[in-house]
Amino acid sequence: MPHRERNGLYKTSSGVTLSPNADPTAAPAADHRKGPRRRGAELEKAILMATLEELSETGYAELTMERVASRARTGKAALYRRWSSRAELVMDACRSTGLTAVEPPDTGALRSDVTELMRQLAAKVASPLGGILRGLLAEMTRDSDFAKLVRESVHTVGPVALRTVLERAVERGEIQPWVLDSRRATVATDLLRNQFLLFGTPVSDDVITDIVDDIYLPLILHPAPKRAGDGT
Amino acid sequence: MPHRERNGLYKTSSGVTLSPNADPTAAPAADHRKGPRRRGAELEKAILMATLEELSETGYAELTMERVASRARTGKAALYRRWSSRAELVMDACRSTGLTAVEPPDTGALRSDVTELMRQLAAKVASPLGGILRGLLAEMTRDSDFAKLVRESVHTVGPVALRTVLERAVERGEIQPWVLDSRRATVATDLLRNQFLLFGTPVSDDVITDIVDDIYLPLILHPAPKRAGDGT
Amino acid sequence: MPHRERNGLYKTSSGVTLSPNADPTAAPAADHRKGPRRRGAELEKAILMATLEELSETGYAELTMERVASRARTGKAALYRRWSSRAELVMDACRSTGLTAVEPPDTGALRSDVTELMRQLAAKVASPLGGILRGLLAEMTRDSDFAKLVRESVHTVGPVALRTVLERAVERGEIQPWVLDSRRATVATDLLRNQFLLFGTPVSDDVITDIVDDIYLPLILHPAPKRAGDGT
Amino acid sequence: MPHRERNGLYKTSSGVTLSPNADPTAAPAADHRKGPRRRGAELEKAILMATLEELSETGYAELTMERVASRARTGKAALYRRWSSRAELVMDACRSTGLTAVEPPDTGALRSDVTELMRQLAAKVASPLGGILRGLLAEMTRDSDFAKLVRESVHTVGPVALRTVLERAVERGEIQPWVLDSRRATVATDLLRNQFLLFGTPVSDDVITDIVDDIYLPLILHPAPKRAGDGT
DNA sequence: TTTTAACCGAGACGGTACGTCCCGTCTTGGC
DNA sequence: GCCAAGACGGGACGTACCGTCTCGGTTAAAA
Repeated sequence: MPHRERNGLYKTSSGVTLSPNADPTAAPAADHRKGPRRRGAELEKAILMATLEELSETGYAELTMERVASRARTGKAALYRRWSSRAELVMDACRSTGLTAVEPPDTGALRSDVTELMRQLAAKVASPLGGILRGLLAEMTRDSDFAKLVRESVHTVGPVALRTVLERAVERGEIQPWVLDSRRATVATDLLRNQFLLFGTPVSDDVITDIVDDIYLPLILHPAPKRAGDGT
Repeated sequence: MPHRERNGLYKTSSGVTLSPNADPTAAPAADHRKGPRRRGAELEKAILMATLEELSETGYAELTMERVASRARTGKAALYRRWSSRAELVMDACRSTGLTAVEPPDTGALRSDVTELMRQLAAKVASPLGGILRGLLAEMTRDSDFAKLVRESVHTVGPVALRTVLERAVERGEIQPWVLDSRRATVATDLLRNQFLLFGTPVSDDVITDIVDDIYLPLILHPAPKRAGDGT
Repeated sequence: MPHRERNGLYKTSSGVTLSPNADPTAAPAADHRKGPRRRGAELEKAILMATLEELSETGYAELTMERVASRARTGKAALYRRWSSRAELVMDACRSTGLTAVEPPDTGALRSDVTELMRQLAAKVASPLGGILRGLLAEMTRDSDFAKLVRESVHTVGPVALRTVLERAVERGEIQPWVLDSRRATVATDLLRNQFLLFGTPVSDDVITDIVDDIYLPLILHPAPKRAGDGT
Repeated sequence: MPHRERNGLYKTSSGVTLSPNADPTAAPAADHRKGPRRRGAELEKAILMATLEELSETGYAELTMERVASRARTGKAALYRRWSSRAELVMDACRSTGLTAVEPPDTGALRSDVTELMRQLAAKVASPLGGILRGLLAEMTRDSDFAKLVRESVHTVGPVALRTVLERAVERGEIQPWVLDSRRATVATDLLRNQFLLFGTPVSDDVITDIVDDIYLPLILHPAPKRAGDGT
């Protein structure tokens, strides 16, 4: 009978030929089976690695649990045991690497610090991270716990480093302390994010300069009175 | 040879009963289609309607071509003939209604105009439109033509109305003309969009007031010199 | 991180309620599946049963994988995992029952044996099996492996039983042993098959008698010299 | 809007660019539009030609009305107006050519005549005609009118020529007249057909010789008494 | 040390949707 | 009128994944 490997229950391991590399002379090199079976943290790391590889090759939209499992040489159950969805797996994978980390620049001046930081962020989102970001934002509607997670992750990509930059500026006396906790503080990264989401990558240096010099710095350096208009 | 009436008129039906629905009062019993087969614009409208219904019931993420076709009582091919993907269909459906249209308010003062506009926009994205917006943004990476389309659609939701509001403010002398074409002009809607994407709906009035009074109006009413910092 | 119980036992369910149907008396309300998920041989049997039902209701030509899967309450993938085509599925279904089996008659005389056998075969092909046979023969061109399978199946419907009949006749001395392996041995079933394929069912008793008495028996009882003509 | 050619009703011919070869300098050679539109017999001939081409390229099983129409540069309606099904179209196409015609050989001796005829037939079914035959036989169950048509077509491929051969043999005195209308007359072609359907093509010369010398000629040259056995 | 229970790898399972092809009918212009 | 073209409503195709479940194996901790 063609096509079928009928013999009871499709048993792939018939006792004898169990090991895929039964031949002891064959190179077991590329195989993960270097002795004990992977568990816990080791397995988890392998999965996250596979996830990142898939992400960089096919992007967030085409990533499937099936391929990740296969690439990590494990079963889908091992994934679902740890992450309840594609989105959470991916988010975790991003965090596990320094993918989202940005080193706050320290050039000694606010303007150059901010500009440099924005350039770094622009470079980040031009990498596969950009598509991932889009995907995660799209799935935020799912449930509020997940939304919170994404928010915190995204908020880590820029604002945290930006705060460090601002704090140094406060120490230098360039800006006043209240700026730190005002809505104005994140305007630069907010606008950058908006620019990326609407216009895609790459974000040009001109745009960055524009945002920084024409909008951000005026807002935090020479703050106009908080209530500009006083009525309707 | 069966079936053929060669050298004749090939008439398969006897002249009178040719039209399946010659008499509109006749019983449409066995067939669910009341009139003639829908085509072109009529069919298209039915499909877009079905799309909107699906969108409001299950949202963008769960919308499938299969269900839309079924709801519109047509075949999937009729959809794919017109739109090459779910995203384009949905985008078209949104445009076909006034779903994305916003009436620019005209209260006689810039601040109240802007605030009112922002409230309208916030209400928009709190509707199913919010989820759709997320979905479309996520798929912008697909190809640049599609990205452009989305961009233009999204840019219509707020900025166009905002421009009208600003133009009236210029006429009233509240702001200076150059603001219209500066990056500052869209900061309000940009920040609102960012707020919605990061924190979801509903966007509270406090946030809107904050953006308008603390960021937007200062930027366009009492503009600081364009280059705030003078060097690195 | 939601969902994960890291550094623990990953237990998603609390030991007791693990099995979704631990108690057979419990209400299987929301689920249509009564017991555990079917697998292997059990599922296969259910599919073959569904196939036979479809065959008898709609015939080979109208049988679709879709309906078979639906009737067997499984997915199409479960079919394609086992059979690469409709034809192989159907062939297997036929074999799984005694559909193609014929009991060689034993009346004590060659002529009545053969006649009876031919009647049985004629009855077989008058059942749904007839249409199936046509369908399978038509698809034999596909590939030679499949062709071989069909050939063997078809060859089992008659010739095997016929051989038994002939062997008994040899023992009784009615015919000579060499007939068994000559082309003449299968002439009866060959002509019956041809009759069925060309003229359809039912094959009348007259035709059977004609074939047996006027062609088959003369050939094997009183064999003329092998080379009748002696030249061109 | 990408993908769509929206503009009313998908009108492909916008009045101006109607003619596919508007450029009068372009070679209209390969085009069928050499003036007036084809009608009646001319069109029919073109369709049958297209059918034959499709048959020889893809075979009966893969032939579709859609492709035939496209190849004949006409619409599907033109086909359905003339033939109610694929099978009838194909059958007609076969008849329209001499595809099924066999010239009865006339070598002066029965044995060589029959052998030669069998060889010709074997060659026929080794051509695309073989697959067509299988397909048509499979569809004979559809309705009895169609079955009759197929039967007559198939019966023309061999038996008619065979009869001519037999009649000449009667004239020469090689066989007796009653053979002509006996079931024995067609045994040769019946067995050949069976051989082809079961074992496919090509049918070897050995098989043909076997059938002719060991079965057919003995039956018609030295006929044994009609009733071999005398009762059960 | 021996059990024992969780975990691993693999992949079948029931299901949904995909995007394509073709069916046979129907409509629209143009000739 | 028929012809060419192709849209229409519908059904099935074979594939890809989904998230769950089952099946032998390890493998590490409990006894």
